[in-house]
Amino acid sequence: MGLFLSSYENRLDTKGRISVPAAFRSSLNNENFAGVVLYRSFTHNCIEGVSMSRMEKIANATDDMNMFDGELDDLGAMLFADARPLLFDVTGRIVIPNDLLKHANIHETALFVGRGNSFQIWNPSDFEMAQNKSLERLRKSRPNLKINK
Amino acid sequence: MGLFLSSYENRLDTKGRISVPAAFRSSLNNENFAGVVLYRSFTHNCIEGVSMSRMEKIANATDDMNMFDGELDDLGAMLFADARPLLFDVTGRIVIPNDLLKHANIHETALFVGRGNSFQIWNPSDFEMAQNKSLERLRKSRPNLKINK
DNA sequence: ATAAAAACCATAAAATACCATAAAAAAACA
DNA sequence: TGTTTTTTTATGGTATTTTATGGTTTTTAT
Repeated sequence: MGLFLSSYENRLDTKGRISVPAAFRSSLNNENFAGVVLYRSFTHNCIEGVSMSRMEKIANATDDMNMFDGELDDLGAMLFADARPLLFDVTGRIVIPNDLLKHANIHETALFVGRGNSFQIWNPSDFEMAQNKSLERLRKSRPNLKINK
Repeated sequence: MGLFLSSYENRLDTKGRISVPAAFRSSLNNENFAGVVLYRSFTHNCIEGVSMSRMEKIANATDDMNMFDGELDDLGAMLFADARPLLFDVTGRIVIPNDLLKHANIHETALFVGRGNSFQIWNPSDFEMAQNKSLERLRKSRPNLKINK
């Protein structure tokens, strides 16, 4: 499964259509579902995007765990209930539902932001502000990510 | 995975294309992606280069974690949003995006500098200055690198 | 019948593939 | 070891394809 990398700013047209960046589409396209799954971010005012196969993985991961685990139950309730499967049109566009647009404060343009195994859709200026805050926090905490093992 | 060693100075053409040194290409080529991932260095005015498989490792490291971990969230935000996957053309060239060139102050020529598991791309004269400063600091601090474990 | 959604058609700009060549490096050979 | 031949690499220019975006028509649901 290809990663979602880099950022792309695209326009919404009068009918609410927007192109999903071609670089992201290839990571999303899957034999049984030519599209993307979107849901409202739990932590930011933006939209989260994943492939259908990743949703299936999440479903399996929550499945393996304790059936009576209340936390996971909450997570499932939020995630799956909120998730919207959206098909591409022939040119690779989707129509983002209005409540998602509202949650992310998106109007004329939207920024698709790579996040590795997922991506986000932001109001471009909101994203810039959030990025600056992230950078500030990182400069203070100096995180230590161990990549090998 | 082969290491990135030595330095090579190459020219940019009018369209922004530049050859990735052949010695580096063999370390980058990967079964699903014949290219390189570039992003702006967090600490210097240069460009960082890594293989796609290294990015995948980082993605998996961030993936296992808690969905609500703030620090990892910040790190992912910075890294994946800025990372540019760039495919080689048949002769092993890439087109470096303009914002990256600007960040590294690169114009006609660029210096590819090996860094072991990654490499950097510099404005040649900027690199020389940075090297001199590094050397000065090393002479003062005399750090101790532990190689085994 | 009317509104909403989906399918279809068109196009400029940007990205990428293709072709060609000189310089440099490596290999073969005397 | 020095010389010739072959291969690889870096670099330049042109042609083709892809992408994002806009508009129109057809279908579906109410």
